[in-house]
Amino acid sequence: MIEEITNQYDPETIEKKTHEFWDETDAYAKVREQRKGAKKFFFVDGPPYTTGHIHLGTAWNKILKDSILRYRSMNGYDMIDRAGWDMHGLPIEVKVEEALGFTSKKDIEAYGVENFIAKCKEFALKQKDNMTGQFKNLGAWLNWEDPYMTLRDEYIEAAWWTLKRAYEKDLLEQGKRVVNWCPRCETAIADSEVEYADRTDPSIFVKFKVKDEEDTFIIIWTTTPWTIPSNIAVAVHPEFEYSKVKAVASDGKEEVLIIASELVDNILRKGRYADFEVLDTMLGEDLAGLAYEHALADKVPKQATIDHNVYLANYVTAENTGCVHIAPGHGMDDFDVGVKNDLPIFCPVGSDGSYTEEAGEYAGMHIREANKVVIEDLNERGLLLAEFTVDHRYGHCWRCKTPIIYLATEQWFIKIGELKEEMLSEIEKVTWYPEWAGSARFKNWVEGARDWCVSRQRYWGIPIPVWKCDSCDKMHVVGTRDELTEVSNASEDIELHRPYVDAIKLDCECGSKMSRVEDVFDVWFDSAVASWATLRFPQQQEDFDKWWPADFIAEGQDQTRGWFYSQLGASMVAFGKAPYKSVLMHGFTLDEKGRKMSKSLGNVVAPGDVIEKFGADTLRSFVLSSSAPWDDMKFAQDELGNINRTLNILWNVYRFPLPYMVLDKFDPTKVSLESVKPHLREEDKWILSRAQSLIVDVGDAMAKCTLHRALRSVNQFILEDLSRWYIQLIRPRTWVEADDPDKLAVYRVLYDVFVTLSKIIAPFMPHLAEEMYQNLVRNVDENEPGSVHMCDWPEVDDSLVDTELEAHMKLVRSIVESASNARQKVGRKLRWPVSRIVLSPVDQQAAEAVSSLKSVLMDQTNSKDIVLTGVGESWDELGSEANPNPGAIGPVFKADAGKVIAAIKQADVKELKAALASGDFETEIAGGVTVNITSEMVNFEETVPEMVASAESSAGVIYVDAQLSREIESEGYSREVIRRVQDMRKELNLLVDQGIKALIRIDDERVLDLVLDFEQFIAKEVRADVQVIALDVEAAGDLVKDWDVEGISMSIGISAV
RNA sequence: GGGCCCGUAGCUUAGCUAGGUGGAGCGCACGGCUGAUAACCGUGAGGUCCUGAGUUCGAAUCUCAGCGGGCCCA
Repeated sequence: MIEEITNQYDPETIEKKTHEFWDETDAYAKVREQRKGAKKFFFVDGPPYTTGHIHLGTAWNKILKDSILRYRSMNGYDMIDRAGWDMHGLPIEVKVEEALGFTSKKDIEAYGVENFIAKCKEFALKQKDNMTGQFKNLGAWLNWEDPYMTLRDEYIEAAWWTLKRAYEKDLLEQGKRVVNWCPRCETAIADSEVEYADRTDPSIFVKFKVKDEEDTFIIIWTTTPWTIPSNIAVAVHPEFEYSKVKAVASDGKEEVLIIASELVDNILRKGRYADFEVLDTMLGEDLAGLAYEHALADKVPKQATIDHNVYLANYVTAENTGCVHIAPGHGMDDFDVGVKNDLPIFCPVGSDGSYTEEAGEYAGMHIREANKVVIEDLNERGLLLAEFTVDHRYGHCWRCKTPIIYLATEQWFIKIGELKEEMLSEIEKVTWYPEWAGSARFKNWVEGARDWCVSRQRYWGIPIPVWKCDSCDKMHVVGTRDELTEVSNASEDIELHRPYVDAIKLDCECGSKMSRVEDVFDVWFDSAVASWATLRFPQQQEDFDKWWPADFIAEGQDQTRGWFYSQLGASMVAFGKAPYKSVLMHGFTLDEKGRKMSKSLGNVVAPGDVIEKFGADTLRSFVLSSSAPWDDMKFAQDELGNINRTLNILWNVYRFPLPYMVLDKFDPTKVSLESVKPHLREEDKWILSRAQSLIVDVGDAMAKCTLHRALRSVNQFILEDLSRWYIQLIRPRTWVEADDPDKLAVYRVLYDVFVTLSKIIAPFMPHLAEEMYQNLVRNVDENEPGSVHMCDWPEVDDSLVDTELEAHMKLVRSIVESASNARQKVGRKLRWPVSRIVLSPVDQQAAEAVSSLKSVLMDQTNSKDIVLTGVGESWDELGSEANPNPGAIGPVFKADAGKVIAAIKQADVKELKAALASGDFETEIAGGVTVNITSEMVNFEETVPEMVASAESSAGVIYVDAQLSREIESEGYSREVIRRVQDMRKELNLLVDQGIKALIRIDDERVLDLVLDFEQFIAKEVRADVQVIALDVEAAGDLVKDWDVEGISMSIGISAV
């Protein structure tokens, strides 16, 4: 049987109970099991990095996914939804290093790689468990039991297999490239791992001495003085104009400088020259080949052996000096210039950021200390034209925040360049939510993508499965564990991490041994293979053939360059097509001021705190409804309270009829909707229709991934349709005792609406939905599905849809609101009936709405009658007032104007109006003169009768007639009495069917007389078995109170009997 | 500096695709209801629709330029 529920919406209890219920009944597994064999839906979870705690953004992410998956499941999909975990990489290495007090790779080597990666693994697994609990608290249903983890050997095989494909397709390349390098972590890092932040650096202008020309210099600018020892060339733009300038220093010394013409003034001012004269101008292309001397050749012997010249490059901009310092070992553009012109790639900096022996006298010095030394050295040599500092955005290692440097190193690359065209055409085949996420943003990113550097010089990652011969350089790429054991003596149960695989040597054809290259994969390569790794490919082919590619993925906008990209790249390598069919890109979470949430701003909101305060369903409803998924979401605390309130209202609405249903032993299995159909009132049909419309609206929204619209429709339904309207309409019907078919009809309608609603909210507020469903459905019929999440998504019942009725009800609601407005104007509260409400309908539909829903209207406006005028006609009891228009009267009648105005005011309005409608009006003014009044001299205004107020509604103008009569006064005062007694019953906490004795003294004879007309009615309403209402009775009882009712004093005493 | 997105009442937002008198909720003020009651409902005040130009009879909506915020890149 249906049970009564708690007074207050208590999410903590509900959610705890629901989680226990899900656990005990193994609900998740059953839900998935039940759909086995149905139409397939393959979802791939973007693996969060195992940091140990979830934040609002990851919570939003999982809530979106969960809602969509629950909705899919209810719509009959068989799905794969393994949760995923990204568990390798630098962030965890850095954490472990911190815990162990390490500062460099040497510490790790000393500690032992085996020990180190064991710590990393332990850490990652522990954090995964912590986070799983946090995600579960959100009510997120993914396959948490059997997640994919990037650290598992089977996952590693998926990555190996993919790299082997790249090798076979000649898309794998080893080569020297300039990469972002973290000198602390001593590894290359991906473009996507570079975090830009403001930083102050030197800004220096340096003179490079031109060979064979006396006192002539070409001027360059740099913010990285430490790269000057590695300078190989200078680049100029071929089409810019450059000037040779004779510059005079303040001490009179003269020199010749080469600078882009438009920058001459600026540079000479910076160099504090006293005077200058332009000697010559030329195009950049004329400078090509110009030879100069390295500024520090005396300190870096290697430089003395290299030729230094000017080269042309189109990327040079007309900023600073227009001449760009080129160090091919330390810049991407520099490197390109170097390769193009066959320059030496000179890189005398080691992995830890210290100069190597090649740097001559700088050897051993760390580049961070080198800036000031180099500046000093340049200054000593008279080659420093000017020195400043600059505040600019500079790249930092995303984990340890060390400023990155660029180093030319040997790395492994995937040749994205060769795949780009195919990638772009695949993007178009994917469905993007929103559309521009793919067609604009992602496309744009892929168009600019470079070859993908997949190697890292670290420990905790998937080892790159490339073995190279120690002597002949022959290469072997291993694709699976089986292959590894075949080609080597590796044991079957070898763990595929460092250092274990490092120990494996392969035999080379040349008779020598092959060793693994020491690198591990960029972690982005790990997650890139998730869509097939989650299907346990390559260990098994069957699921891959059946399910791949993914039907759907959903991640934040930052993943455009991240997971959307890495997956597409890896998939093109492996299978030549996109690994996903549809992608939802969601926004970022911002604080209430619209700033991003970050630890440094201290504005981070922890999902756990929100759940503690408001519950997971409130958090879910909030993040889903507050903005479109792809817009950034401002996290406003007030709005959370608002959503919580909406859920509380739903709780109250759901709770409202339960005591009556329980009292009446209402059994929905015995009272079908069909059986109550003859007794359905218009409002019952209306709410049933509205519920059907809600199913349609939510379904439409889900089809477009506009979850915010789905939630807003739900909230609207709860607040407007259920709470503010339907419940108000049907309240009196539920109080009827006895077996009333009218009451039974309400029960059945409410029941159906609640059951439907529990299914509609199930994807979004899974706990509350379950709670309602268990009570309403499972308590009644054990044969129904065990969980609301096992139910099918409600189907629209066309026989219940009545759009005309919905439109009519809308108009009626508007009339009721306006009546309320008019009552306020005329000072008549709702408790007091009014004799009638008059509506002048704007159209036929409004008139029909009123006649078909007249009882609803009378009820809600507390009106004895509803009167309709003809469509577009005004009410015939309206008066009219003639207002003279002095502006028109004055110029015509001059001195008599005052008399004319008086005459108009005195005239019979109807007569005046009729006359002016067809022509002029003649009348006599004081003094006996007859005057001619024209229509522009009079404005007519409608007047409403005494005690009538009007208001506009969307159905037309309404008039509330609030004139009192004896009956109305009697009822009004009686209701005042009833309300007070009810209030006192409440105060005594009496049960609703508890009888009482009521003694009521009214200190006004007239009012007493009025109230006595309703004596029986009052006794019935307040369940008074004994009741005395009189002038002289002493109000006594368990509770006695004095009241002031509209200025009349009353004293009421009640007791339970 | 570039690409994409966002900017509407004190706050959160609808309306923008398809141009025609800007709607809600919260908060505030006033009022109502009192068998959902530590709940609920009504009314009111409150808008340079970020700014400026353009297209148009007409622009929150379309175009361009700028400003501010976000993501990404340089």
